[in-house]
Amino acid sequence: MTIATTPETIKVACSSCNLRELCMPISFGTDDMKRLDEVVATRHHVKQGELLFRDGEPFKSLFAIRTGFFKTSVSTPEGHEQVTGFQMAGEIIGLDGIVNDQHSCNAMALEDAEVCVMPFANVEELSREFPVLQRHVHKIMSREIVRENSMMLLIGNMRSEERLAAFLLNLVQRLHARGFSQSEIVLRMSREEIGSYLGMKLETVSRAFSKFS
Amino acid sequence: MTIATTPETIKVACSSCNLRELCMPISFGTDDMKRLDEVVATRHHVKQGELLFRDGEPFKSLFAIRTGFFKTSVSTPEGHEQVTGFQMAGEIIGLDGIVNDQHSCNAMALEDAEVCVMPFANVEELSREFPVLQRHVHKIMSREIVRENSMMLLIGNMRSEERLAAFLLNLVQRLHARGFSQSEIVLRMSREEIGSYLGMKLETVSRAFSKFS
DNA sequence: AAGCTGTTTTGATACATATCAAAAGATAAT
DNA sequence: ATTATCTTTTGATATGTATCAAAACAGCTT
Repeated sequence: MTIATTPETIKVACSSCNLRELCMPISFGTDDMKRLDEVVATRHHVKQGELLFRDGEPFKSLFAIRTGFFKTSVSTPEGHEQVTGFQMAGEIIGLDGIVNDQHSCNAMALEDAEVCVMPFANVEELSREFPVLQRHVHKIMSREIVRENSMMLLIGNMRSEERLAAFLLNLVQRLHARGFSQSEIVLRMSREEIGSYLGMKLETVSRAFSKFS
Repeated sequence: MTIATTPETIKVACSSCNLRELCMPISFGTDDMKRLDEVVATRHHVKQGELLFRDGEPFKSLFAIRTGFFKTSVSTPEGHEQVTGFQMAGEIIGLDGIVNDQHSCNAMALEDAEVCVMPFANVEELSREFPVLQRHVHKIMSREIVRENSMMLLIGNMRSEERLAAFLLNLVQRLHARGFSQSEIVLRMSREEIGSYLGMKLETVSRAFSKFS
């Protein structure tokens, strides 16, 4: 038996998603689990180089990354870009949009990607019903706050090589948690994007890489 | 008629707090308002230089600042401090503690201060009951994420004088929203703390100040 | 008021990273 | 294959900020 699907609007189940452990690490009974599937309305494909959302756009949904790799970034009025994060499978993006009902950064796919669209109204409604989901949402937001704290420490206090080392270490850990090799990693982002994330110029990133080998 | 109070454990009402507009800007009916008072269990005094909470401590409550001025900071293993924020009346601190049930930064009073203790269990329980409170909690967390995004932009892309200017501007705006003078502000933090926040050394902060006048 | 202690300012110099420039490598198109 | 385009590496130099040091200043204590 095969199931007919339309790729862009397929209704899929968290309960059978192999990323559940990362994305929604919640222990549910089977009944609860079915209700939980309601957080995800649809799935959405994003091609490499395309924006999932952009700064200023109305905020409607959070997105859970199923496959692919994203960067989020903000810009100065003069056009300088600051990458604020790199996100991979199982991670949630869009939290920045909640406070003003509009996104405050851009999210670009660094490779062909697929995301689960979670209308925030659904998230809030189900959070009221399931304390365990409520708690999970709070933790995801708190985790992002703590991550950004440590980024401030990184950019503000460390020298270029330390920043790159810390960045690579973090990347390896996250990739490893997803079953990728620990010894060899493929970087989806350019030297310039890494530099923007770490507060340094692309040449400095390149030099730091050279020193490591 | 006077009401007897013990300063450290006084039970007080958000509904009659003059900071409500900043801290809990929620429109309620009078019945809801009474229930909402339940988020705040007690008030707590913190003397200048004392820690409200420290890195590693178990997380139980969020704190709403009623009076006084705080700094939050994280540290490297080697002992380098990075100030992650300065907080004033009406602002909420402690959100970092949610993800691991323990605080991940230190919060120090830069002047004698008073905070409203909001046990997080209360916050979550009432959030389930009052969508408007739930929404508010989400916005507070999202606002912190957005603020830290812009701090990354600041530290990663701007030069020292621009950083200080942006910092002072932000401070003036927040103080003005609280009814303080726009033309003259008293800085509660040292050059070193400002420098730590902005990713620069105290001498550089001092030089930037000199250039402004 | 004098002395002590900690903070801020200012100066001289060192150093890390940015900037400018060009070569070397990739990737895609004709 | 060959050319064109973009990214990365490497080099030479410039610059902003850190570092080291000392003086000026402010707040306390006696």
